[in-house]
Amino acid sequence: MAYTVKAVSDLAGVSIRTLHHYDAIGLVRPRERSEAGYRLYGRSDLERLQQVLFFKELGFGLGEIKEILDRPDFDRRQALLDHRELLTHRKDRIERLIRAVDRTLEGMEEGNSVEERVWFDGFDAAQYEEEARQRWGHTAAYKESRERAAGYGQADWEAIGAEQTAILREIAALADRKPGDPEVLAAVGRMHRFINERFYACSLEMFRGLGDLAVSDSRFTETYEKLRPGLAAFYATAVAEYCGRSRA
Amino acid sequence: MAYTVKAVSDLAGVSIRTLHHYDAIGLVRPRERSEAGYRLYGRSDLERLQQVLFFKELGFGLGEIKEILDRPDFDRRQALLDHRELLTHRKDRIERLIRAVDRTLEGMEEGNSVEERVWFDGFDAAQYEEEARQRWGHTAAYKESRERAAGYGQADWEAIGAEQTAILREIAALADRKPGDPEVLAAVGRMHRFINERFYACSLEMFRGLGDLAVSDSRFTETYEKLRPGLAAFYATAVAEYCGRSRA
DNA sequence: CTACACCCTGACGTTGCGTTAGGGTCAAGA
DNA sequence: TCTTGACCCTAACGCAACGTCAGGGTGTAG
Repeated sequence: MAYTVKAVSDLAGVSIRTLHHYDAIGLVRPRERSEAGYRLYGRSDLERLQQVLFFKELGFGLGEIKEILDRPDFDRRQALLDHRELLTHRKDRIERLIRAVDRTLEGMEEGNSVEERVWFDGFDAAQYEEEARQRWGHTAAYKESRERAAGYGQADWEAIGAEQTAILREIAALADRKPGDPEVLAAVGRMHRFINERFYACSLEMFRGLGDLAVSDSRFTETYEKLRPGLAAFYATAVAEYCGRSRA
Repeated sequence: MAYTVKAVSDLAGVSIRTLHHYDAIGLVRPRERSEAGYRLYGRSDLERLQQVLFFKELGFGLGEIKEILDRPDFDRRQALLDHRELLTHRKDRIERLIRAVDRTLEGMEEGNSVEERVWFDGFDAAQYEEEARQRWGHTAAYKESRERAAGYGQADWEAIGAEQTAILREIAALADRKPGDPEVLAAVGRMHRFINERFYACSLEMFRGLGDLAVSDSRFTETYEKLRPGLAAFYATAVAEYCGRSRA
């Protein structure tokens, strides 16, 4: 009727140390101790442990689990709903990462070194500088960006639209700042992270030419209106613009 | 041309403390220090930081990243391939978790308390004890388990088949052990975790009646052959068998 | 000359245990 | 009865990847 740590460990598939830990923090305590001080778990302790493992499996922290189990008035439903959202986010993120890895691997298959392809894949500075010169014609890279963007659904695009608008307004508002202004750096950083998050796990553009960065007019918003359908290409182009201007 | 910690922090979207940390462990070091000891990062440092963030984004640890970046002979392709697999596993796991949460929430919608439904959903002891008595007729629960299992594809089933066979052999081999034998406990634990992993994020059955658990014959394998198509139901039933026998 | 924003180096806190270290306990076998 | 060997205990440091003070210097704009 009473289980030792080893038995519980085998049954539940958790380490003895873990049981010690749960005991120490008061999460799962053995019903009693033997004369020699051995932990003796009863069935209700095992059930509690199982509940703990359930919530842990769902990704809750031990502190939260304690809350959930100790306070019967806790809103479990809301907690689960919140958690579902969190899991969905994680899933989306992982899916993006997988796509990023795939693209990286594809680039390697094509015979280019990781250094040449990974960092610049889809955002190759030289390439986009050319395109900037040509006033963003319907190039291959433009198409590629569109294809990448094509994976998004209606709702995605609405959210992205809102986000980008906010960022662009911010940048436009900084049009008269000096090169290297902290706020400009921060805004460009945000834009870059936005690109990364939405279109690629990572890109190096952010660091290209930013040393001499200046925003001298608000061509961003014009550009934005023109290129709205090809959002990714626009951002890449905008970055190339920055780089080109800073070097000219 | 030289960036202070704040500028880099803004650009890259990482905290200053993080930069300190990367410096301390030698992952990203500033090109130089000012007279006053200020960290001054150059462009190549920023590129390195960006590479670090790329791999970090993919979930690599800082130690691994150091390996990757410092040793040019490192097999990046293999690392990426390995990582792709890891990400896929994570994704699958999260998808299972989401389904588990959904089932839990459904159970709550139906008016049952979390305690009543969550822990026993699909593996209700009382229910399965009944079924065990009826020699596993085509009950609702049986059907429900089949439906759950229906979500698996061909390859899944093959892997599951191999796994279950191994576990069943193990249990069969322990047919003459005494109640509470550690190896029996461990084997039952494995079986339970197998159920959890494949069919539900968690279930409590594992702990039901195990106190007096004994394996007295090898009816598992018979049962196995009979019920192969309804694997989940079989496991649930087998557990109920255990419980029923131990109480009879 | 004084704010005030920015920089530095410790150094402890966090989460969830893993991992020795040093030392009792208990049932079985010689 | 003594000795294995498998278990049990507590204490305490270690790890990842930083967050978060604490205490104190720097640099520049007004």
